[in-house]
Amino acid sequence: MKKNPVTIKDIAKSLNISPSTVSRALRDHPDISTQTKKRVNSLAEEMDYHPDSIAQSLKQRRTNLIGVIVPEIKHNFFSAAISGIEEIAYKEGYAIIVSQSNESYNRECVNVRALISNRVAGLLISISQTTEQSDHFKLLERQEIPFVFFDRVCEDIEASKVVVDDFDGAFKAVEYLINSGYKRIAHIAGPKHLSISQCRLNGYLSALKKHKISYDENLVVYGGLNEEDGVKGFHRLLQLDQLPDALFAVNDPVAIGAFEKIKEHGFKIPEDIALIGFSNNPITRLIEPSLTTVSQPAYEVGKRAAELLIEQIKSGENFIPRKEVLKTELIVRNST
Amino acid sequence: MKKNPVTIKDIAKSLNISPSTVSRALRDHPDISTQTKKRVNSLAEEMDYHPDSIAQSLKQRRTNLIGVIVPEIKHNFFSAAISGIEEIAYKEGYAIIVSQSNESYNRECVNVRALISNRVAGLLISISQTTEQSDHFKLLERQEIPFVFFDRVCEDIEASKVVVDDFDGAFKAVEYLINSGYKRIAHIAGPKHLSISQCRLNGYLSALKKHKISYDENLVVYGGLNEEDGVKGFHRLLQLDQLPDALFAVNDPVAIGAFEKIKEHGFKIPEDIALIGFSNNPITRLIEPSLTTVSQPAYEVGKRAAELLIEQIKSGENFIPRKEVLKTELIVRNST
DNA sequence: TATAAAATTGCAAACGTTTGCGGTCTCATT
DNA sequence: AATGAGACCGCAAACGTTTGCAATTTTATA
Repeated sequence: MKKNPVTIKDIAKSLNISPSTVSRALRDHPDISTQTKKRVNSLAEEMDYHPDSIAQSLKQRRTNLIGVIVPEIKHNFFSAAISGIEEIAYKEGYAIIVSQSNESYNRECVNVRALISNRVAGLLISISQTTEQSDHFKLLERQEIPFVFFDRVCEDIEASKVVVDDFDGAFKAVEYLINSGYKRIAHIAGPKHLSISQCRLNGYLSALKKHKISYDENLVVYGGLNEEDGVKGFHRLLQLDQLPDALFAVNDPVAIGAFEKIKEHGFKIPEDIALIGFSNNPITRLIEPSLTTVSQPAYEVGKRAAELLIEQIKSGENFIPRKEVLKTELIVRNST
Repeated sequence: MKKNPVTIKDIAKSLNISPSTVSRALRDHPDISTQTKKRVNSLAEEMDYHPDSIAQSLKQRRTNLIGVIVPEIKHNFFSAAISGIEEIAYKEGYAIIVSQSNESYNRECVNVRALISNRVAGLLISISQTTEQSDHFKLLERQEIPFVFFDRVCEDIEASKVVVDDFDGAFKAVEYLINSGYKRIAHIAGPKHLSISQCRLNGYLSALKKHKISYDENLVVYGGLNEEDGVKGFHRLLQLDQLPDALFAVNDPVAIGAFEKIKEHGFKIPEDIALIGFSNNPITRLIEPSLTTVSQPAYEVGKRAAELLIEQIKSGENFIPRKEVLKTELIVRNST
């Protein structure tokens, strides 16, 4: 027979005092004598008492839970970000509920609802590739639940956002290619409606413009954010009469997908075609040739987003959403 | 002023019926007329009602939360496992609370307590490198909270466990090296008290024994589970009069640490020294030469552990702990 | 038409806490 | 001896649900 967890009442009964006194003793309330406090605390220890957060949450109408929604946990960027989030949350006394959308809009909605039901104190969200509406976030606004977007943000919602400087990162990457003498620079872009894709594409375009290289629309192909999209993207570029001499991929997985196909086709990197990615996944340092990429401080993004959220939770209604842009850095390696 | 979430009472008042009726209507109780059900449900929708899991949990004395404790989320193996856990949990209507021990025994204890306080329905645990006691797990036993270990298990606690066949994986790896003609096979082992380290070491020893290769204790060095430990381990082996001709590392990060140092010192892989890892991290496929390793189905481990836990949660007290051993597979690549 | 049975709803208690308010007791001060 | 001030503690209500039971209404049967 399942034994019920020991409660404040059990302690009270054992000690012949009232639950209120026990409660106060445990929370070190000045009204309670040190005598009683000692007795209560030692008995609590002895009886394996653990305060029931559920009951506390109900009473105080707030939980110590922070909800996190990411597309896929196993992606390097997100697991590092979650790591950062957990770190801050732990320090501030929160626990995190993690859920993944699997890049599905529907599941994202379901997750938002589930987290609302769990009465999370706030949410940290990185939206899925297929999310083009924002009704579920409007819901959060109506319920006045604080939330912060990170990395993959939703532009038409007014909320705090933590991103990296995608535009600048892309710009620096492409400019570096230009300065290195590459002329025909292709770009495998991400989903059109995702802001990170747009920013990186714009960075690419701006760099070309600044250096007076005319934009050739055939050199930009669109796809998703995974390795297979890099494969597909490169195949599309292969159809061209003339191969590009450099390739800027929207992120590292895509770059690596292209990387493998490039080598399979017998092209040399960077002699035949230079390659540059985005994120600085650990893997990019180790492949041969090592991949030039743009570092994106995933762990920091998570930490910063969590800090911002907690600040907002604490400050209540009068909080003005902020957008924070973390620096990116070009990591030059041997693929360029 | 923060608006309170709408409750069953609010709906009841609006409709001039009792909270009980609303509750029953929402849960589709047969006692309630379809008429009323319709009215309740549409108003609930309209008012953005979301059931309060906190209150439900308190009343029913059980939550829909599963606690997860891992050493570090950002490690590939664990993020993949968490991904699997979340997948099953989602399907079964549970949410997961993720916390990391950062390889610290103390923090692991704190996390266990926090999760007990959050009244999780069960826990999934992979212990830290520094955990050599088990008092905090005894606590779980006393409270009769179901929990399952995965990957890094605690042998002296009777609980379900999901692991991969570390012994067999190591055995196959080393036997493969032997059959390939390598004679002096070194092993960079993990922390001595971790079962995965022991199993892999035993696999190594057994393979040597079977093939009548005498065990040279100088060829086994101990360390942690990270890249830096691979670096250190290889440096220790460098001190030997004669270098080993093959190296079996306790896991991929360690292998990769060694990998880099081996190349830095100008040795060729596999000509001068063969190298073999453990886990089949995505990265191992892409480095040059690609790394022979033992695949370890992280995602499956997570799924299976979650399934086992949920089964135990459902079955109540009369559940006999099981140990499940998932198959490993030798992935032969170019480093051997 | 009376009565039983079935359908529908409401009352109230409970889950484990927290907390405002009031009560009792002990002492020191007039 | 009367008063007041602290010190310490308990009562009871509340948080949002669920649920056994009783109460009420409707419908079917005799």
